[in-house]
Amino acid sequence: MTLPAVGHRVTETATAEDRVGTTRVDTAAEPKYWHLKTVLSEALETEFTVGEVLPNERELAARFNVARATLRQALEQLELEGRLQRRRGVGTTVAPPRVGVSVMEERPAWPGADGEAWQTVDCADSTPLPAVARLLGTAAGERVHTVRRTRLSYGVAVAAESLYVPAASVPGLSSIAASGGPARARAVLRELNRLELQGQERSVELGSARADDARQLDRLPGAPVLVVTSRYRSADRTAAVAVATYRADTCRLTFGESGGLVHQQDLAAS
Amino acid sequence: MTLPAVGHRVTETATAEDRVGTTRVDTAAEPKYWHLKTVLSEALETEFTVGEVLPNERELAARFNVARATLRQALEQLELEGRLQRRRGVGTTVAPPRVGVSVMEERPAWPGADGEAWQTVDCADSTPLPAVARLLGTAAGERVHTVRRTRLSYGVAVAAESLYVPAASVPGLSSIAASGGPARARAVLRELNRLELQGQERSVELGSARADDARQLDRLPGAPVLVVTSRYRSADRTAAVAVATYRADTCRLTFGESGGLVHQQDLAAS
DNA sequence: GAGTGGTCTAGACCACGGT
DNA sequence: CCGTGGTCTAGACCACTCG
Repeated sequence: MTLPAVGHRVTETATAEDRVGTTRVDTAAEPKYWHLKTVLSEALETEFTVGEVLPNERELAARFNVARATLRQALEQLELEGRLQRRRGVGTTVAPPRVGVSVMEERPAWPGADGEAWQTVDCADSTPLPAVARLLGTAAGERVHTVRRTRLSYGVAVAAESLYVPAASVPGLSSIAASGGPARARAVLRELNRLELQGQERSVELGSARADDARQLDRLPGAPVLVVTSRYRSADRTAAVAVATYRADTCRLTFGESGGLVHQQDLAAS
Repeated sequence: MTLPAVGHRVTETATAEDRVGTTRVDTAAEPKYWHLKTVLSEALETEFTVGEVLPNERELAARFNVARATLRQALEQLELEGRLQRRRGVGTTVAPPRVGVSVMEERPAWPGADGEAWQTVDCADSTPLPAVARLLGTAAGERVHTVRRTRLSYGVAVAAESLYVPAASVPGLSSIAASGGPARARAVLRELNRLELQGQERSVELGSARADDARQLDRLPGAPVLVVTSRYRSADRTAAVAVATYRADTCRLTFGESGGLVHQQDLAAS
């Protein structure tokens, strides 16, 4: 089960290829890819450091005597768990531990309140999806202000958000300054912060990145994301709804006092 | 882009196969499986009802003129988004909307407090994983009480949890009643509830089900789960840590006042 | 036993990142 | 340009469920 080093070449200049080992994964009732994942997982902890690049897929597959598709199934799972990072044209690297991002502060607050973490991209009018319109209480097909924002963590984008604000929520908005750009986005947020915030509710679920979100997150379309839906209440109405998609591979969402909680990847153990 | 019905047989007794259509998915810059997913997604909303069983994979693949593996890639994504449910030996069915499960009540509370939703399975001594031990502040290798619980929603298991309680947190526990079963589990929870709860922190991340959790959730090992890690503080120490894995396909985790929030599957739109 | 989804293979070509 | 991961094919066999 452990990873015996390859017999030849055990000098101090052992390459990444050497350290992966060549343990066969036959003779197992469990699927090959599952066993393979376990073996690789242990190798990652023992023999590799964060950021290090693994041998390429064709080579790994040959080394473990499996088809490339089978190997990829194992890599996919490890990537889903945030242990690996794969980039086309570059290679597969060992991922750093997931970053904890706080998604629920002590006190409820309007988006854009403390100008923290989130970076406004732009603002446009759009007809929200029916599900969002239902939450907002607007008529189907009614256009609402839609502010796009990006959340950065240590310089990299970890989340993309669409904030939907019905015109009724921001009556003070000067319709003259309605150029579709970042200026209008700031105006909408400013008006929103004037309102009294009654409360907010959040939910988290698994989803896959839409094409535009994927681009913003530097991922391929369909990449797994954690979808955080927030509903902001004011004057007994829903004043705004935010749908934020967080990169599931790199993010750990924290609630309550954000503290150093367990990393999922440290919980590996079959 | 829409789904033209098959030319032949448009009687009122159209079968499921008919309603899937035969729209070709070539002539596309985007990947076939992505386009396929979109087409199927629309068909699910338009032509199918919850619980209905789809044509089998070989037939769908033939109908869309793609390899079965390609079709499966599309189905996989739809399942990840909670739109489909696949069971070996049975078939692929249209999944009901995700159920909202509350994972953070208004006021912090000890596990087992209101005997709600969670069902105690058993209790044993175990040496928690290093990451958990670090959170607990116990020595590596130290054995702690480990209560296994299951969360039911409408009769089906939606989450499996391991609650780790160091012996120091429950000094009043009579070591005589230390039979490894449910009785001890209840005793541990009872003692825990005697303590003053100072606060709790939670985090959510994506993971894949370990073999035992998968069994408890009626899923295959490796199935996507939302891992909720909770830390309970008392007397300026970490009194307990809970690691709960929720079925990502069927669950929507709610925070704050649990309300009818948006369903991710209603947010589909590329 | 028949039918389903799950696993696996051995190829091929494509899209992208860096050189 | 080359090497990488991403997509796709056309098969095969296995594990499971159910009648």
